[in-house]
Amino acid sequence: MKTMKKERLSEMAAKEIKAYMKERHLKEGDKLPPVSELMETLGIGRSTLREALQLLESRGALQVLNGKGTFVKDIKPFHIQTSIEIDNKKDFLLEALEVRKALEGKAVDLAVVHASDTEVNRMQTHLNRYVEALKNNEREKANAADADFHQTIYQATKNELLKSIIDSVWDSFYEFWNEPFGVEDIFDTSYPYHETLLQAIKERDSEKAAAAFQQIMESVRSSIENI
Amino acid sequence: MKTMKKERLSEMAAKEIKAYMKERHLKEGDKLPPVSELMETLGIGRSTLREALQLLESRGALQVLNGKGTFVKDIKPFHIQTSIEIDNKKDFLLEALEVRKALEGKAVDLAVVHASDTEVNRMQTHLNRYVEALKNNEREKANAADADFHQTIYQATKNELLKSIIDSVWDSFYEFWNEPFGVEDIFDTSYPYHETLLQAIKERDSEKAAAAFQQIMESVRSSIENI
DNA sequence: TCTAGCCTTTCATACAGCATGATAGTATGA
DNA sequence: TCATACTATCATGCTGTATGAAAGGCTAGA
Repeated sequence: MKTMKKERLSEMAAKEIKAYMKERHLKEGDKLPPVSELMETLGIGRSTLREALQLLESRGALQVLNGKGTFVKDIKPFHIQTSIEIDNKKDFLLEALEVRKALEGKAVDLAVVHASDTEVNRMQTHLNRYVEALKNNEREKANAADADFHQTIYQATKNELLKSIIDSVWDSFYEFWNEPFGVEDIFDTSYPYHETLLQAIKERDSEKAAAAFQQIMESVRSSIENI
Repeated sequence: MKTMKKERLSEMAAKEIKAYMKERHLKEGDKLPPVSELMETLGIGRSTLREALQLLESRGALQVLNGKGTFVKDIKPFHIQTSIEIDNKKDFLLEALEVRKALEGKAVDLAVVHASDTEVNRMQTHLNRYVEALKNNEREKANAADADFHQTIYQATKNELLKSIIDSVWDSFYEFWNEPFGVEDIFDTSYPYHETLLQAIKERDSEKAAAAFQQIMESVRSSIENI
């Protein structure tokens, strides 16, 4: 005899809901039926259903908003939860920097190999936006463009796990980094290497890319040191 | 006025429970008070409490067993969830391998610099256990010793964030890897490089260490390819 | 003396009903 | 015209009740 059912009802319901989403090809932002309805169609009680929904929410697959409804958020294969407690900001940032070096260095390496032409073009676009914003002294825009630039690189690795981990390390990194530097500094110390990096990716030159990336990280390091 | 409470009650409760665990220095395997009791001490309803517990469970911090109680499982700051079934095991393992190369490569690099004498000795001990187990054809013991060996290296980096990320990547890696190879293969292809790696750490030779580590990863790669 | 069967205790699991609160759209009235 | 009040829709949260799983203890029959 096979192992009998032992799984919790809420987990079964979660799978059911996921199957439902897949079946109806629900995309990000789409709305799920209200709880009362799901309750009936799945034939389970409300608290059980809520547990199932919460399970999916904690995995980042759903987002449930009070008074509005339940919405599809994400269908990524990985979800990373962090609960990092830090006592020393600077130490944490330095630790995180080492991790970023490893992870993003690998990403650059993979991007050199796997980036498609479209992706390279997209990087160029973001980099142009970046330099434009720096020239106009628009800090917010510059940061956004920079993030997009890096995102595109990580996308180009074609490695979902790597990308997910980098994303969450970024999140915790920037949570504790209130960018202590002025635009001019970035323009001088960091921007030129971005340009070199992109060039290297275009030329599929992994050594050049690695060197440029190390320079970027070095400028971040000195920013941290000067906190 | 400050931002009023917007957080969900269940999340607040989850934090409260976590604080409770920390406060009482609960270790892995310890038992939490039963729901009925927690319900009262936290002053919340049962369904809310259940949601809080489930939240912690989905993070891997707790394990709740029907008819027995709620138990502390783990207090890791970094947790990777693989949301659905991975459709292609091999692809996932290859992706994870790239991440491991980046992360653990960095760890080896840091360990060469920061490992204390005690840590180096500990590595040696674990490695001895490892080879012993291999000789006696004891698969289980060999794996445990191997894990301990690597753990000690990551410990020696003195980088908590790096260590916790590596830990969770390991967890998801081994969840999908049912080690398809025999002990003899390991003895030939993988073990010698472990010895070289340790030598390199002892000699504080980062290049040699990096090379040995790459060899180990290479042997893992070919194991994966042959699945 | 041993042990299978039954009870009890301790817990989690699940359901149903009810009250509250958030959000958004719509109607009302000065 | 525009703010205010009403209302529908949905999630949030609490409680009473009952079901079910695990473990330990008790008792009767071999």
